[in-house]
Amino acid sequence: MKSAKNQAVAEKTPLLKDADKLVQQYPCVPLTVDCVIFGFEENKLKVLLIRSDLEVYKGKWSLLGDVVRDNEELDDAAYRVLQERTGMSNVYLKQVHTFGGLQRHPGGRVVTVAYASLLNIKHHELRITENELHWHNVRTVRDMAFDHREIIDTCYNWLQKSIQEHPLGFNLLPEKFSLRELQNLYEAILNIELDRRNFRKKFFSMDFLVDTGEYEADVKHRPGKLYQFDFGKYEKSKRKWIGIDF
Amino acid sequence: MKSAKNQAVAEKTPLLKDADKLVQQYPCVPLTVDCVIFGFEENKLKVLLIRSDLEVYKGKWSLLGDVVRDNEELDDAAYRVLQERTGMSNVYLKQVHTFGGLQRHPGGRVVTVAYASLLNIKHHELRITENELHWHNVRTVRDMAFDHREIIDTCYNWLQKSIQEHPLGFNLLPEKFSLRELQNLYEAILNIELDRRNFRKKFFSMDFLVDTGEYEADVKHRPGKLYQFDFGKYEKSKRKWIGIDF
DNA sequence: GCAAAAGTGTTGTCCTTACACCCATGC
DNA sequence: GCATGGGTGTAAGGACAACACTTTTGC
Repeated sequence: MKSAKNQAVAEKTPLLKDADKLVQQYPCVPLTVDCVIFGFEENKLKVLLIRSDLEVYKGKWSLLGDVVRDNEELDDAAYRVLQERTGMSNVYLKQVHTFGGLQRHPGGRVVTVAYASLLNIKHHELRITENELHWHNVRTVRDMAFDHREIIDTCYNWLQKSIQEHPLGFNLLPEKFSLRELQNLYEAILNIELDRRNFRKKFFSMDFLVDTGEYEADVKHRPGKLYQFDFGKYEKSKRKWIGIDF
Repeated sequence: MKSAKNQAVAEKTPLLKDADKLVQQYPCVPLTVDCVIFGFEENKLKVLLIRSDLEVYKGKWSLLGDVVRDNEELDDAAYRVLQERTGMSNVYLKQVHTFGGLQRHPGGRVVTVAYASLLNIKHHELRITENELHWHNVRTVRDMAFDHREIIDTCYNWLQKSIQEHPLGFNLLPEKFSLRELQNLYEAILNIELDRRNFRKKFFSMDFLVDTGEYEADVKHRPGKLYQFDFGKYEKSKRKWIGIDF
């Protein structure tokens, strides 16, 4: 079988003149994007979900997704879903993985490209009426439609890894935040406890936090200072990380 | 525009009974996989390419790819390409990124899922007649068809990162290798020079290298010891890496 | 003045880096 | 015996982990 194929290819294959015709012969699959929209609230990492509108998944929760349109870039499709669902642009968005399992959609094969996006919950007023759109605890939410639990897990793993290597977490916080909020965020995402003093030392030594001179309000204890992350300074001083470590 | 949509959705939408019909309405795109097959030879990181068989890309180099068939899992499609082109199974293979640019294929929109695979060049006897299949230097190869230069760059970045976190490099080496070969591999992939003594210390302290008792042959200097990587021991002692570092 | 969390420094350990000399083999 | 690369040890510096007390505010 294999040798027959080799023989065929070994003969001088003529070049294909008509790329269009070639592509028209290809099998086609429906393609969607799904956005795993992470948020942070009440010291918990949350994910934004709606009720599935498929009968077979009645009562199950679903990621925000849509078909990729003809003549639409993948990233653009994901940004469109975000815009339509949250009204937000300028959101951190990253392609994470593509899921193509044959049985993942009850209506036949549908391949989906999963994007993770991080947004500040405070900037987004939910319109609850739309399919019960609301925030769920990432680690505990069950009863998911499709393979969406697997997609969330993959994106959550990606997030855990990424916030240790890049300053992504700030996209989940208000523009001005206390160090306690920042630490709560890392503890929630990594699901570990961190030493407060060492955590502060670590972030101050990076030297990307700007003291705003402002303080927390409405807390019933000594208010903490509020900081901003200096993205500009970070971009300029990005260092290449070299360190074999496994 | 948006508010009109919101109104529509706000009304109690009935659940969709027929998932099949829904999916049949979706637009379809041709889907392919492309394999970025890395190898290591003459202390250079190589990538396996063929001549494109499209007239518009006459003389250009192309990744090994193929259409994803109906009823074929994405990973299976990538393994099939590997098997057909190199005769090898049991190869390291990983989905890296999906490319969906509207202009990436001259025959119309084609979305491709890029996989990186690592294989030991010595295990693979090239059949040169097939579209001039052969190895190219990763960093210097030009004249690529489609967006394949970009795909290679993305996979190369992925590889640089991954070999520092996981013991992937061993998939590019013979089963038994000297420490010099291992170091050459890391230097070639990371494009840096490493201190020989510290490199040895690092790997010995990990304690995953097994001394085979054998030595290099056919070298015109003192022969080095040959080692094997203990994948079993590594799997057992995988540690979770926690360390904020950006 | 009491509760609650903010803010701060030191010490020991480990990891990384930089660096120089002897050893085994082929020719 | 000489050229080539294999093999080893040590010391200094930097990062990280562990740990306790004082300060500020609300009540």
